[in-house]
This record gives sequence, structure tokens and C-alpha cells, in this order.
Amino acid sequence: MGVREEQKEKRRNEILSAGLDLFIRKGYAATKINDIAEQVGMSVGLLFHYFESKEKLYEELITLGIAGPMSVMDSSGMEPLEFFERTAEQIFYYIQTESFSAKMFVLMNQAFYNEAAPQRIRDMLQDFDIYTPTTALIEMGQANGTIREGNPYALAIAYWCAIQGVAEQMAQTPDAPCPESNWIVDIIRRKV
Amino acid sequence: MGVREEQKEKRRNEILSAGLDLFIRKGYAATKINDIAEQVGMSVGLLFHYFESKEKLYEELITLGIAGPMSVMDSSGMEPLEFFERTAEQIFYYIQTESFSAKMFVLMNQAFYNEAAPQRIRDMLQDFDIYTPTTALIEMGQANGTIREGNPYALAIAYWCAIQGVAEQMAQTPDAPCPESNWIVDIIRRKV
DNA sequence: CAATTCATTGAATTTATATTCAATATTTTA
DNA sequence: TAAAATATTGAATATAAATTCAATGAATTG
Repeated sequence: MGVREEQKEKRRNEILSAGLDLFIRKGYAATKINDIAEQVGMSVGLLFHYFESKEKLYEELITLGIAGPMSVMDSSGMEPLEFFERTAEQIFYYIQTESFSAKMFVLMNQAFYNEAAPQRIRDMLQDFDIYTPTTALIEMGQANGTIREGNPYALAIAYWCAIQGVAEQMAQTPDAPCPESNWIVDIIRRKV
Repeated sequence: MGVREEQKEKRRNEILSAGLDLFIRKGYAATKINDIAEQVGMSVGLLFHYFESKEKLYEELITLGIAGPMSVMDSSGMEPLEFFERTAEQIFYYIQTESFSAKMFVLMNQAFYNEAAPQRIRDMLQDFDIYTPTTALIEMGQANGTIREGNPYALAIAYWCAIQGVAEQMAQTPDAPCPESNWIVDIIRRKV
């Protein structure tokens, strides 16, 4: 890759990174193209040289997000409880070590649940329903005695909401101490 | 109160209620005055007859929020763990029975953490730091053996993030089953 | 019931923000 | 080094949303 293309790539990444940062702090609508350009230290016009529109910039972030940390979730060949332990651990590990992945995780959640995100992007995410597969896993874990009794769907909600709540908080206040993933897993773990 | 004033009060409440609903679904910036007026079924002009500005409308909601369900949190004369049990229970009770209070809880959190909320309102909320007092309570609970070991601040974060995550989810998808407050308290409870 | 006050509307205005564009500087290529 | 391509800017322009306003209808009061 020529030095110029590299430079271009680098510039785009700066924009993406500033955008990610601002989008999770303010939300899509409240983040002004102006803010992003300012944070990168470039003119607004130049930003449009790199990205066709605010929505396209956002879309590129989401696309990165889909390809990236979401792949954490692979339950093949694992005990149900083990899956939840591993997943929580992974995500909390990312939260602490790779702020990009952590922020991405938060962004995806926002895009999924916030009605203000662009419709086309919300559609892209529709397939990523985590509740259906994990509710099934919880039922299995209840059957083999490792996961506590109770409405499996409600358990899945408690688990994911807790994780996502912590991720959001950590993205917002990175200096605060990060909870341990085990504490969260205790939401669903059956007591011995 | 004359029939006219009653009518006026009622109309204002309709607006507040629609606003609350939209603000938590879309966030402050993405919620258009237009959307609110439409949801209430009135013209935009009329909305401005009742509220001076979008910001004032938002501010009034926050003021209600400060006076209202936040008062749940009173720890006087309670064992630390009991406080966390009661609080979780209360909040989850509201979530399921009083959608207004539940939404208000979510709104407050959003206003607190989202940089896009109007500055004046964020300032109003600065005093409502829940972490400092509850971290102290957690330390007490650790001392008397009812709360698990670990960084007390991190434990407080885990507890509150989980609760707030669930509240947000329930406000967004009211038909989903609500988790039990006990599951959440297990994040901080010491195993026997 | 006439006068006054309040509720309501839809259109006009203002303001904020996204997007485009023409001009200039810089880098690459031949 | 001259031509071509790309980066960059700041100033237009376009668009969307907040806010104001003049006019009309409905309720209330004396």
C-alpha cells in the first residue's frame, strides 16, 4: 500500500475513532459532524472528503462491530453455564484491555435499542438477537442443574442487561474499577 | 381548581408523559418537539403554549424525577444488605406496576450519564451521586459478613449497573418478563 | 349576550446542522 | 520539473428542527 493510501487509511481511522467515542457519549443524533471534525482536528469539509455522510460513517462503525467482538459468542461444545462464564469473562477482559472493542460493544447495543439510530442500521442488526439463543442455553443449564430456577427469558435479560450496563458504565467512566465477571454470572448460577 | 385549570393541568401532563416516553426511547436530542406534539395529538404551536421550550419541558420532567421515586433510597436503620435487597425490590416493583416511575428512573440515569443532555440539567443532578453512599454501605456489609469480598466501589458499580440495565430494558420492551430482584442482589451477596 | 380570556392552529421566522463547492495547497507521477 | 491527482479549507447552500406570531374558535364572566 502506497504511503498515501496508508495516510488516508490512518485519517479515516482517526475519524472513526473520534466518532465512536462521541457516539457512545452523546448518542447518534446529538453527535454533530462538527464535534467529530473538531476532535480529530480537521475541517468539516475534509471529513466529508473521507465519509459520504454522517450515516455512512456510523454504518461503517457498526459494520466493524458486527465483524469484531460479537464473534466472542460461540457456544459450540460448551456446557451452558460455562458459556456464560466465558462470555462474561471475555467481554470484561475487552472492557479493560481494548477500549475500542469495549466501546464497540456499547455502540452496538445503543444502535440496537435506541430508536433514534438510523433505520437502515437498525435493520442490519435485527438478526443479532442474543436473547433467543441464550434463553435456550439457560433452559439447558436449568435442566442439568447448573443454572438457577426461574423464567429462562427473564434470566437471560438479567444476565445481558447487567453485562451491558457495566460495559456502558466502563465506557463512560474508564477510570472506575471494573467489577469481576463472576459476580455477574452469579445472577444466573445455581447455588450449591 | 376551576375546570379550565384542571384541563390545562391535564394537557400538560399528557405532554410530559409523551415527552418522557420519547426521551427515553430516543434520547433528548433525537426527540423532536414535533414527535411529542404528534404523540399527544396537538399542533406544535400549542405545545409551546404549554411549555416555553424543549429544554424547559425536559427540566420539568427531571424535577419531577428528583422529587419522586429517587426517595426510595433511604438506608436509615437498615442492615446494609437489607438496604440493597429493599431497594432492588422497590425499584423492580415500580418497574412492573408504575410505568411512569420506572421510566422516570431511566430518564434520570440517561440525563446523568449522557453528555447530550442540557448542561443546566446535568448540573442539577450532580449532587445525586449514588456511588459514594452505597460504596460505604457495601464496606459495612463486608465488615459484618453479609456482602462478598472485593473492591466495594466495583461492587457498587456492578449492582447499580445491573439494576439500571434491567430498568432500561423494561422501559424499552415492557412486554418482556421482568427478572427477580433477588437474582440481582446475588451480585453482591456473600455465599453462605 | 357582549366582552374578555384562553385554547388552538398553521404558516412564517430563526437557528442549527448537514452537505456541497470552488479555490488553494500539497503530494505523486511521468 | 510540469502535469495530474489528492488533501485541505472556508465559505456557500440546503435542510431540518425550534420557536414565534397573527388569526380563529371556544369557553367563561359579568
